[in-house]
Amino acid sequence: MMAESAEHREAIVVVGPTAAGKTDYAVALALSCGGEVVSADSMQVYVGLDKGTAKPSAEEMRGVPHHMIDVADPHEDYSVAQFAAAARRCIDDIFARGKVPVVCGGSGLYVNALIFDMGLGEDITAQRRMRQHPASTSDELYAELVRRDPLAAWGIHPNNVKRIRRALDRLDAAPELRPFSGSFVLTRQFTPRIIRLAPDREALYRRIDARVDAFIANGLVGEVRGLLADGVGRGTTAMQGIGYKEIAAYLGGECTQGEAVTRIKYATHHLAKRQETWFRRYEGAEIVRI
RNA sequence: GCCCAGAUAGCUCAGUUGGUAGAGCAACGGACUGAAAAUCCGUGUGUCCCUAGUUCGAUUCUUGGUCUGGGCA
Repeated sequence: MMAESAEHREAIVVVGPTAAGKTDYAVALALSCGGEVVSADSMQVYVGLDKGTAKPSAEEMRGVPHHMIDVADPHEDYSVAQFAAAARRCIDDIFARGKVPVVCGGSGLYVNALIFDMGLGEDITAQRRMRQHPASTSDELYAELVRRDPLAAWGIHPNNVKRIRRALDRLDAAPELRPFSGSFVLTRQFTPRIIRLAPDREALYRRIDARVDAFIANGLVGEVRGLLADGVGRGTTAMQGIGYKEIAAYLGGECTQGEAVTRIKYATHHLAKRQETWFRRYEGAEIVRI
């Protein structure tokens, strides 16, 4: 039992903004320490989202086993709870094999769900989440949340209708789950050694722009066309991914390809900024400037 | 060469009946607890083309330039 305490189970956690080079960095680390990569990326989980997510190829993996990639059907919305449950099983298996888990993540919430025990529970909700709150104004929705879960309302801006609805849906689906407070408990599964890649902002944007152009040159438009033809709706989480929603709009005749490409670049800049904001909060992280 | 129009934020533009200016996009900062590549909050960063006038005061009006469009030759 002692052997299972977190102190004896260290996992490396590589975080940073998109296009910073996390994949290469994590693979190199894994090769040097006998590790296996656990992706913490909300879009690489989907089968078929390859070109627009910079999903690592077999060559890029360099023989290192990768987990939590291609584990979800893009027709169905995945969730952080499903991710956390499955990823933790992967991490346990890696430890059982005597290897080191190298978590490699760009999705802040997904990383949080591993390094904190958030009390998410197993599986769940995608199908229970759907209750409608018909014809309510955002003010009415917010008032309802304040009444039913003041603590949750405390942390949600009244304009953030999507979050308000989600909080209400969660109350409807599983009111007994997880009190809001007390969920930032460091995980007992392992001790994280966090490495944060911190690229120069301007250089990062240049790299992002070049990478977006490369996505297009490598056939992103065709990939999106194929997904749409397969019945992956534009409202799905997968099709909300950067590069996917913009190309879908282009294919729908709503803008030119050039406009779509520009929007993808800007959206990716914004994403990188948000990721940096999120990961800057990880105190004690080893910062690698690149 | 002549005639028109324009010149204001990184970009596209609005505006000031004369009191040194504001939108969208970009950029920057932040939040984030079961959709998170989502969603939301906040910040204006400026020789108002130059010049000489009129004026207490000019980005605004007037003179003369420069540049950029468009038209006529």
